[in-house]
Amino acid sequence: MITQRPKGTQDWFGANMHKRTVIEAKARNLCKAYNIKEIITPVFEHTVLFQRGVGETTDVVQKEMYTFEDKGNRSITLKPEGTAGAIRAYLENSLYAEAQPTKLFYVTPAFRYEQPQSGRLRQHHQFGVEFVGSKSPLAEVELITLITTLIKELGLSDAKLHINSIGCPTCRKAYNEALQAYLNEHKACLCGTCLERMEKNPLRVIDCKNPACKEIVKDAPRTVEYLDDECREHFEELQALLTELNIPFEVDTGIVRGLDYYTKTVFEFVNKDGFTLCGGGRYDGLVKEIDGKQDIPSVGFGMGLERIIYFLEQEGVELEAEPKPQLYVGILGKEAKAKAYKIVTDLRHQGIVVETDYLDRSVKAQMKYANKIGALNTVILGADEIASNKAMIKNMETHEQVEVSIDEIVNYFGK
RNA sequence: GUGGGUAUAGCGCAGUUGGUUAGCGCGCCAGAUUGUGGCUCUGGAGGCCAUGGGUUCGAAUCCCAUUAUCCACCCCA
Repeated sequence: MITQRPKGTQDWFGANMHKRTVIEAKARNLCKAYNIKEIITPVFEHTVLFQRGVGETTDVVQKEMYTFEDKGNRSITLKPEGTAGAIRAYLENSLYAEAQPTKLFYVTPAFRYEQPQSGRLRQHHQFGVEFVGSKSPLAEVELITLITTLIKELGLSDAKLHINSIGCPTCRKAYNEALQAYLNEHKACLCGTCLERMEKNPLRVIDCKNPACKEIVKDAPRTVEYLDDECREHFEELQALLTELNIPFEVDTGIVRGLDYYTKTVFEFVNKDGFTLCGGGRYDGLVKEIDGKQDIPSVGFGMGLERIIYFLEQEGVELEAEPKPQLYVGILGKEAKAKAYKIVTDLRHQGIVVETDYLDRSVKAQMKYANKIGALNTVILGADEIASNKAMIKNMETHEQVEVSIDEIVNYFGK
């Protein structure tokens, strides 16, 4: 038990760790080009931030949060998503006082208590971007472009972009009334959760996967039919921009998303098997919800790293391999040990990736080890080599050996 | 929270209708002219058969429970 990790968690090491490193590197690199700055916020926040931000009626808040009381009797929650914390930090640190808009990205763990399955864990990791301070659909377009590019750079097959608009609180009110009226007529066929949702957050009923509910929902009114002028224009402009930029998309009026802060645009990237790689949307009301004063429009998305890795594996995509050690320095004999190790250190400090022996193994065992770790070259340093300042560097692939003066090993690697 | 599968060596798996010292492949360690890897050969280490009960002369094998894990649903990344 003591050697067993908690349910729904994962240890990162080896090949998997490397994949994550590559994915993160590509994401960071892209953000650099888009002038999006990194932000790291705490892993835990005051519970109320998520209750208010993510929304009391959401599944995430109602049943999936890791909430506990700390020794100072504060209610603390491990972040279930990245947006609320980033916006809290934006406000607390007065980032709105700097040049606007503010574009932030993060790579963060997120915690949700749910049943683990493939591509879903209790602690997962998200790469996300928050674009704060623009109400223009160009902000959506920028995020969508970034995601599309990242997916391509990772070598994943194209994911389909699904977009929808769920309107603002004003149009939502009209919509909710219409939806409730419709649902009331079909109350008898709805599942228990939907009957509950109907009262508190009717929009969520649209998302229900229960076959009976789905049948009802099929003919239910859609948010897009109830958008006010501003929201409709926004949605139309977004579609026009995407079209002009040749970014394929599909309007899917069934996307409503499970977090309460979304307004207007919501979007998902779905792969060919129907799995969501990444999702996000606009949240024009969140800043005000948290701050109480300022009203700052924003858009964001989150992308699950585990999920990306899962899809890479599903599609058999190989990311660039981890670099192999350039040189294995075999050490032979006690007298040579310190001097050889000094040479290893000097080479490392000159930028050569070097591995050596720490187990006093035989030359044969050392060569075997060098082969196993994929070292490109080997050199054995014993008393003779140290004394004569001459050693043989062996290319492990061609088996060729070249005599090199020890002082000049670094030159052998063109440094 | 609901439903299904699985649990035997580090990893991947066999294990006959219950029968004696539980096997195979890979990996690991060592040796095959003692200072040179890969291929081959030889040898070696490593298992309380998930845990706890039960049935039986006898259980990895049958039954029950527990735990873990995987998959699906819900929801999300």
